[in-house]
Amino acid sequence: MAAVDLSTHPGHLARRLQQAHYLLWNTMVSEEITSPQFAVLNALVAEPGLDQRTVGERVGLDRSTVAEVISRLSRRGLLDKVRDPQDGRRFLLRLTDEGARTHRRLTVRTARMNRVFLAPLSAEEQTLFFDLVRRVSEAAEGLRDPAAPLTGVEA
Amino acid sequence: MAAVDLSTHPGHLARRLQQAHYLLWNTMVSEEITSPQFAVLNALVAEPGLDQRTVGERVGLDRSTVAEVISRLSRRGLLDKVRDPQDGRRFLLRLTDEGARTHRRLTVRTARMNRVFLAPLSAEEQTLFFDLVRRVSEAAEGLRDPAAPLTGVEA
DNA sequence: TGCAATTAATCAGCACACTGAGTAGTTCCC
DNA sequence: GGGAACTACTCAGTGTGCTGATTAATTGCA
Repeated sequence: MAAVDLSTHPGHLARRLQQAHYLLWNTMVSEEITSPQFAVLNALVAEPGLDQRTVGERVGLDRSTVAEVISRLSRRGLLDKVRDPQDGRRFLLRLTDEGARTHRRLTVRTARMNRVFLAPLSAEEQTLFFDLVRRVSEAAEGLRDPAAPLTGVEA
Repeated sequence: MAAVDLSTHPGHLARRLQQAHYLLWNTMVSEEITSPQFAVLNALVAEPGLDQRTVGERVGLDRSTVAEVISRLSRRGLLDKVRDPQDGRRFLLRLTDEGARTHRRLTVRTARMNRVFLAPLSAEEQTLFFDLVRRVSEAAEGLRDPAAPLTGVEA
């Protein structure tokens, strides 16, 4: 008797939005390469030679997840992992030719998919969509652990 | 040299948004019960006696995922699973008292969390946020497999 | 009646995603 | 130079989320 309307819950909507995107990605972009994998390839096109941790930072994946994604890409020969001679803890990552080719091919398709995904919105609404979603995400990320100057808030 | 700006990719933003939500949920709502688990509890508060498949439909989870979520909730004694005497394929699901109590408790907390999550937006922007996100998700879901009357579109 | 199609649930397999604990390098500072 | 603190990565464990194949029960039709 006290059930809630989940369509007024932004978190629920976020999950549904991501599901919808996953589906469209599979249909229009690739069944082999996932969206997070593409994000990693893209980060390495922008900055070849990054280490795992930094790649994760760039695309928003934690240490464990980024490790798995990278091991898959590496297994498929899309990137190379080399110990940093300067710092033996790090692995330096670099796309192979095949990896760069894959990134180029998918870039075209993702652009097409993004157009379809956002088609229900007008140009102004699309701008607004980005603005609103970005502001909400960034604010929530900012609540992480900012040395918590005001921990008494949650009372 | 042909890297893309992921912050203009709605799918990437959707993932980040969900991550941000996950984080806030863990902090402000519960470390035991996840957001999808709450969605299932909520569906059963609204309609006690649903079967697995229908619950999945209500909250947007596929058959496999809903089975796992339900088995966890059942293991923790939050819901009961009984064979439908009318149709031996189905399991009818019903919250236990403990499940109903948990749902009540979390309802208060999710409301509080939603306020914090959306705090960066004004009231009008919040309305707009829901509207835009919902329209995009629903349009993409509609692209699923609608007997595909115009399959030539993706040329 | 009796078999074919449908349907609810399960299972195996893969991928993302987070936490906490452990390992192996590096840095810093005495 | 040597130990403490820090840092990159790995590993184990849990949970969400999807697909394709299988199993079991029901339905529907010849």
